[in-house]
Parts: sequence; structure tokens; C-alpha cells
Amino acid sequence: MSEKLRDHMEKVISLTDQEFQLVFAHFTLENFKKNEFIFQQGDSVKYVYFIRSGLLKLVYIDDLGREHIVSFAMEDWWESDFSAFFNSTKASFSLKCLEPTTVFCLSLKGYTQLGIEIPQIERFFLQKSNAGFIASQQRILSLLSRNAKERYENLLKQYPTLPQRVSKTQLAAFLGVSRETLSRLYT
Amino acid sequence: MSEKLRDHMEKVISLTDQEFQLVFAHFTLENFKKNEFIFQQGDSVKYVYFIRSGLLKLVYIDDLGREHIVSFAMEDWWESDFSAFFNSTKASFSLKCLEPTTVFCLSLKGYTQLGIEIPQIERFFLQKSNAGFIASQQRILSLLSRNAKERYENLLKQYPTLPQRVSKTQLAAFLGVSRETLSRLYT
DNA sequence: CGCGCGATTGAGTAATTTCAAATCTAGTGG
DNA sequence: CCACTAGATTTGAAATTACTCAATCGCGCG
Repeated sequence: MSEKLRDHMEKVISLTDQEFQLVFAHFTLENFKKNEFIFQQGDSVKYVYFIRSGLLKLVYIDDLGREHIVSFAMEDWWESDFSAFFNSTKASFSLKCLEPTTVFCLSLKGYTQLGIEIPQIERFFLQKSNAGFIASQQRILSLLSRNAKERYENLLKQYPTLPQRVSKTQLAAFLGVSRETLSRLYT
Repeated sequence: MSEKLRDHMEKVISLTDQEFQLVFAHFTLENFKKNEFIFQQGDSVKYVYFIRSGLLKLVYIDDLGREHIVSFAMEDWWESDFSAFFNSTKASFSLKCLEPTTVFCLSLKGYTQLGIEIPQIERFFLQKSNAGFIASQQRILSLLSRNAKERYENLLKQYPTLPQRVSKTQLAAFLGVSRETLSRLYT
């Protein structure tokens, strides 16, 4: 049950059984159905989520009603509206399930407490945050320097299984092109 | 001299004189002239840099010779090719001075050592990394959802002094539009 | 069979790029 | 004080790319 989370953490830091017990005590488990929202724009964001199974999208709906996908999040990923979570402000993104999804939830209090009880956990989160930051910069670079087709091919290379799990409309919303343009890339 | 760095850190964590002494011992000081490279694509990246004064750009030159600015970095910011720095691989970006710049340099060894000597420093870096990650996601969203003019206006709002410090060509390379298009936005 | 959703196609329009030329500006030396 | 130059910016015009809106296609499922 909790093994996924433990294995995931042990890749970066080592924890005794007792320490992990302490860590895990701060998490709760939740299940969501396909198409269900975990939170929506404007909500408070009570948790950061570790995805045990399933697939999520972090999306922004703009004033014209267009959907933009800031991030996909799959098994073993951490996801949230981090700005809203850390600053206890309202979500500017929504987090929605593309598949039935099971997550472990960690509250801000739990997160803070964890840093005090198990200081190494901060090294773990630091490592995760760094990795996320680096990945974001790569994505920025891709948006700056590559055209739609190159971005699409790069996405396929990086996540070969993604197209089997989400519609092309979703991929287009992630790549920053219209679905029609994406459809026309290979003709 | 070192006060800038200390003030900067004390905004997140508190340090005794002695602790800060210990921290600061891991840094070295370097000066760079305008247009000088701190490192270039393909170089090893020995340090993460805290900018005491000046202005940098983190850039990527693509196969067609076009320059893309992943990030500007100014006073009190931390900058590097973090992927290359943490993984001891070769830089995929260059870091170049847009103004004469003074930086404090922290090596990977120093960084690691610091985490052992002054554990709170990891909370500090975690906070910085989170902030960087959140800012990057905002930038991604901006590239996905806004047109050139909106992105430009947003940049001006966020960094009102930047246009006085860098050419419009540079701003265009940051926004992801040609300099001609940027020039035509207000006509 | 027929509905519904996603994907594709067509046609016209809008935004952006490219390449070339003209203009502006700050700094230098006479 | 002026002429001159290098770099940055703007402008023009054509070509390309992507978008929008509408219509059609394809397919799995009740």
C-alpha cells in the first residue's frame, strides 16, 4: 500500500522503518474517478499529492474558455498548484483526472511538521523541486525554440506511452497548438 | 561585502554570525565584464552563482544560430545551468553578462557540504527552488495562453526596469518572438 | 442501426516570420 | 561643434505558419 511512496523516497534518502512510519502518518489516501476534479481554479489547495496510480492534468482555463495544460502528472509524480499550496492562496489552476486516480495527500501542516521531524525529507523535496524546475526550463526552451511539429515529436520521445492514454486534443493543449494544427502535422 | 548574501538568506532562515561565517566560507567572489561569458554551452558548470550586482542572461543558441533566452537573472538571484551543475554534465545553456556583474560562486562540493554543516540551508534552497519552479510554470502558462503583445505587457508589468537595461532584441528573445514583431506591437 | 466523441479535412483569415532596406541614436575622434 | 560609424530599431512587402469555424469522417457501444 504505502510501498510505492517508500520506494520512491528511498531513491533519494534512506529511512528506517520507524522513520517511514512517521512520514507516512502525515498522508491520507484518496480516490478519484475519471474526469473528477481534485481541485478547481479558485479553490483552496489543501494538499500536495503523490500519485500512486492514474493520470492527472494541471490545467488553466483562460478568459476565452480555452484550456491550457501546464502539466500532465502520472504515477510516482508529485502534483499540486504549488503556489496556492505554499502560500495558502486560491488555485489559479485546476487539477483534473484523465484516468481513475489514487493519491496520497499531504497537508501544508504535515509538510512543515515533516521537515521538523525528519530533516532529511527536506533534502528529498529539494531534489524533487530541483528536478521539476529543470524540467520546466526545458519545456520553456522547447516552447521558445521549436515549432509545433518538433515539440510534438519531442513529447512522443519523452513520453512514448502518453498518446495511448490521452486524446490528441489534450496533447495539443499541452503543446500549445490547436488540435486541428496537431492533426495536420503528419499529412 | 557579504551582507547582501546574508540579508538575502535571513529573509528565509535565521543564522548566527558564526553560522553565516561557516556558510560564507564556501563562496568565492568573481567579477565579469559586460558581454563576458560565465560559462558556455558544452562547458562544465562548476558553480551556482548568487548575483551581487549586474545582470545576466541564460541563453540557448539553437542549430540555426537563433538565440533563446531561458532566463534573465539580476541582483539577489541565483543562477546556473542547474541540470549541468547538479549532475556534473555539460552545459546546454550559456550564461552571459548583459552588464558588468559581481557574483558569489558556490561549488557542488560546497553546496553539499553546506547541507551537512548547516541543515537549515536546505530549507533555504528548497524555498528558492520552489519559487523558481512556480515562476517557470507561470512562464509556461504565459507562452501557452498569451499572444506576443500580452506576454510583452506582462513582462513590463513584472519587471518595469528591465527595458531600460536590455535591448528590445533581448526582450524578443526572451518572449519568443522576432525582434521585428516586437517592434511592430505598438504601431 | 444510430448516437456521440474524437479526429480529420477544407477554406478563409489572422498572426508571425523572413529578408531587405531605411532610420535612428549614442559615442568617438577630428 | 560636427561628421561618422556601429549597433539597435523600425518599416515594408512577401511568404509562411497557425488559427478559426464549419463540415465530414471513423469508430466503439448501447
